[in-house]
Amino acid sequence: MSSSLKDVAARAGVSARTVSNVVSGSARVAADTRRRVQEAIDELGYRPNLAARSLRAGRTGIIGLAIPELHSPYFAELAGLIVEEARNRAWTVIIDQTLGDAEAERRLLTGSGGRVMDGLIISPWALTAQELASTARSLPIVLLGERSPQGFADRVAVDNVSAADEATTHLLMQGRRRIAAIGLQPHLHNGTSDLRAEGYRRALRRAGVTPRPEWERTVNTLHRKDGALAMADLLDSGGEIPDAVFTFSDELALGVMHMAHQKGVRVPEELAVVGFDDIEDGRYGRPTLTTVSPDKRQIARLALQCLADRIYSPDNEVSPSDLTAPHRLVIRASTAQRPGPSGRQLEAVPAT
Amino acid sequence: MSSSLKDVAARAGVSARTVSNVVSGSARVAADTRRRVQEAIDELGYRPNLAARSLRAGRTGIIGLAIPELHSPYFAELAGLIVEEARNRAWTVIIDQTLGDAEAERRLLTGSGGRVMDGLIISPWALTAQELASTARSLPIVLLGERSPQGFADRVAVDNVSAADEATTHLLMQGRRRIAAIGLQPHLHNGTSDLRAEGYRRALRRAGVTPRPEWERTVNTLHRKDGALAMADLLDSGGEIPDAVFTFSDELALGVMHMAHQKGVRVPEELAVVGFDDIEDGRYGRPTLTTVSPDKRQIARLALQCLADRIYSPDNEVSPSDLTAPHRLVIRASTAQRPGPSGRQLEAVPAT
DNA sequence: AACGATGATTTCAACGTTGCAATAGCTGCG
DNA sequence: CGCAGCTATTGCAACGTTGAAATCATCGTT
Repeated sequence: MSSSLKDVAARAGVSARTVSNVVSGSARVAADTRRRVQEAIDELGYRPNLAARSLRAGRTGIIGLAIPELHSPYFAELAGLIVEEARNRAWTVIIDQTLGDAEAERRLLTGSGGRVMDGLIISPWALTAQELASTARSLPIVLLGERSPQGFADRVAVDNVSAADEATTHLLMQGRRRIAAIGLQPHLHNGTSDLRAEGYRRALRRAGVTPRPEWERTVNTLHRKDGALAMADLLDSGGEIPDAVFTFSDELALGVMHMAHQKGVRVPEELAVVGFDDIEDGRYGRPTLTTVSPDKRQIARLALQCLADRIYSPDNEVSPSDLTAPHRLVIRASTAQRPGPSGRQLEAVPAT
Repeated sequence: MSSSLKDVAARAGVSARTVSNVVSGSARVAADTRRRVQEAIDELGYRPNLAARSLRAGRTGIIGLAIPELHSPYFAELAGLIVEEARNRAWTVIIDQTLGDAEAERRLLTGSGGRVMDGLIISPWALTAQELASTARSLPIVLLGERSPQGFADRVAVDNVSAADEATTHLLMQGRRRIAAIGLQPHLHNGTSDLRAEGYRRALRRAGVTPRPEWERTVNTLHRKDGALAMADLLDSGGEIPDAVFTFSDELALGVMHMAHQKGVRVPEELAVVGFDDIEDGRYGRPTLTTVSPDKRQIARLALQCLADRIYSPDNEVSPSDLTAPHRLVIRASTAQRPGPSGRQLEAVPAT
């Protein structure tokens, strides 16, 4: 059915090894021979057998990408970029959806997956860094957005504390003082939301504003619906109403804006909103959404670079790197300057 | 580093072949031997090398799934089910996102992917069935939702014409007469939207309602935004305003409902809406969305069954099957009976 | 006791590729 | 002419697994 090196070799009148050299391009081959071999390859439609190659090389050229949710815009976008960058390295990506299920995350490492993947990029929800690292001693792993797992595995993330600080400070500089935070997730093990909450409080304190626990809202997931629910809850609570919200994801922010609209609260006039992730939907929302934009392409690049280092020089003793991808605050309509008393706008102290 | 059959064999004091028999469970092995071997396997943490197995068997145990968009809820949900069903067959799924790019679709078939995958499930946007089938003579392919590709490849889809007919008839039976259709996509090659439009017109004609071309709206993609735009356009066109809309996807429907709300049109009182796909968001929308619900699990099962048949009995001459997955109309709040004059409600003739 | 039948286990080879070492062909220099 | 120093090419072996066939052990039957 499909042809092998031997078939091509026979047709071109050379040895199989020479064909291999032409295909891999590594060794020197005379121009004339190369041409003849190439013709034979084209005529027979030869494609290297990856199984054989893997068997020989001990590598499969396949890496895994485990994300909690395929249908989350942030992860979908990131997955697309990782696939794209992987193609540049001639790697194939197997995408796996864990749905935050500890069992699914564990199975990825212990199951036969471990034999088919050269490495794994995982955004853990249910498992701690420790458990991940110990489960898969032999498999190179890169963690996405996991809280400092000192010494367990490589890690790529944005500086969540600073990013949250900048977002909050931006709101402060617009003259907002009653700033709520929506998106805490104390039940997850990856600690991302803790870091964002920390940055949020830091910015408030520096500006002389005392954080109010009742304005820090916990959510179950980061979806629109949770944002809408949290916002409704804030508005209906009967207490003082915030004039700004920092949400820990764009999806939450879109839910918040939707609910604000429902309840007749105008954004940004009465309520400024900042999101996190810079997803497509936010760019076209109404109003367009101010957000913390992690450099997703850079995240993808760094993660693959880490993986490549581990795979090609399996020096177990190299200490894990902890890489920080850049981010920037993208200011759009949802935090436009409000026309109120302008005297207080400059009081907020910018983040360092 | 990792142990092989030979290592296990040495430890258990048997031949490599016997270990292989224990692992595969195929041949008869004495209970005592099996126990000893199993112990050795556990102690060494042996895992079969898939590359070697593939090389020997000529199969990889990996199938491809090519969908246009990972971030579309319908495809994400379907992908999840396919992965789940594939696990039952001990298959691994590689998910690839084509973004409706002809080049990406073609590369999947001609590139090295063809060597690593045992089969491919693809939902084509850019390529025609002909081109797909001819590009990949040797690779078993199952098409999802492609218009009758008589004799080119296996195909799994719902009966789009009937489904659209039922959805439209449902609206007619609620007394609606001014029914628009949103979601035509004449630029795509898969013909799905043509079939739905056909069912829509068929239902109208049977009820004695003449289809109006100006109420058949073309969209660029099936996203919320396109639905919202199309709806705004309908409302602002200055002509008569529809009292119902049949949209070709739930996402479009959600966009339509959003825009209706914006413009002060009440759903379902002034405008009934039916979607297609039965995605999660629609079940929790406001109001909850009446929709055509394709049996996604059945689609996944059928697609995998087709693939299995082709892979395990590569009898090229077996004619391609054209399977229809069941669907049902799920009636929710977006098409609730309106309190208007009730005399006309029964005029509509139900679909056969 | 010899023999066939059955079951358990082993041996051998092959899948397609590439690292390594060896060989063949050529050029230029002493 | 002979030989070192190249380049281009080849042969061999091995990666880990499994199909096919061979061997060995055991038991029941004649």
